[in-house]
Amino acid sequence: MFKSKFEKILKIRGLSLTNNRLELLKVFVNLDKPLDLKSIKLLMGSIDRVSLFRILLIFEKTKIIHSINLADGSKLYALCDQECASNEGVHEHKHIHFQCTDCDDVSCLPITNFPILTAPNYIINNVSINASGLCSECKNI
Amino acid sequence: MFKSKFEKILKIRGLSLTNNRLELLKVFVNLDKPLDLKSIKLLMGSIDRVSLFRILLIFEKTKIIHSINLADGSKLYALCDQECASNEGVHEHKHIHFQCTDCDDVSCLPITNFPILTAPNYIINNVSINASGLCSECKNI
DNA sequence: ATTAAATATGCAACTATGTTGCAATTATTT
DNA sequence: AAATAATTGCAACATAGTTGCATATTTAAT
Repeated sequence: MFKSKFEKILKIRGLSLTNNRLELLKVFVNLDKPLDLKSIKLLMGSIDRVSLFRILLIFEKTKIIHSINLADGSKLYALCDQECASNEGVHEHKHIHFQCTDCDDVSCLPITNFPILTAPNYIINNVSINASGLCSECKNI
Repeated sequence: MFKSKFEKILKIRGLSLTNNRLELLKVFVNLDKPLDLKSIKLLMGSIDRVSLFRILLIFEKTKIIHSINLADGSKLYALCDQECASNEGVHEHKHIHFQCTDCDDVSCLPITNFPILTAPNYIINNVSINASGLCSECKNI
């Protein structure tokens, strides 16, 4: 029996195959950019609110997606990359979420040297960085 | 006619003196640490929800306080320091909000060298950093 | 393929944050 | 002290998020 790549993604994580889950997964894979709840709802048609929240939750737990809380208070959901999925325990980012003030799109900054913070008398275990400005497309307009 | 320091803070910004505003201001000044809405409500007694939101809004606009959106999605309100209040236009932070994973308290990291980010093809105008770990008090316990 | 067990779904109801319009109250101005 | 301007509290609404429960769907076992 043939299995689509979507079905595989779910099966690998021990999740049962349901229409809602496949549909939501396709939304994330096909758009491949961070989405807010409103956009997800629009793209998902007539799914029940509660079911949607529950699937988002289980997708987060199984590291299919992760949520991003921007500095302006808005919340986005995005597919995990290899990095996200590989590390155990706490979901830790070594990338920086960037929002373009022109087109509003959120992406991950291609940064190699993640800054290391130190402060006297503090033990810093986790650093979360959000940036904004102009993305590569909008800066040339 | 004598004016308390609280009354002065409001008057300087052209805000009218009302019980609600004075009371909220005292909460912030006396506790002098970032507070979430739940704590503010508890400390404010029986103020109307809507009025509270409106005062928080006008306190933000006049830079008496600023709001902090942590990486975990929670939101805090905190008194502005000189830095916050002095710069024109956009409220920009050159400090880092730090949450202790032990006592949950949020404070500003005493950091002098705020990291400067660069990424090819991006124009980065604003950087917001949240960190967590152990604060100076909890690390010694 | 059918059935039983396990899981997912949708619904009702609830909590919390946040917003808007409006009438009544309180500050400020004259 | 009266008139004007601003603030307050209330009702009502919107969105995000949660819980319990009965129904429907998947999966596992026969």
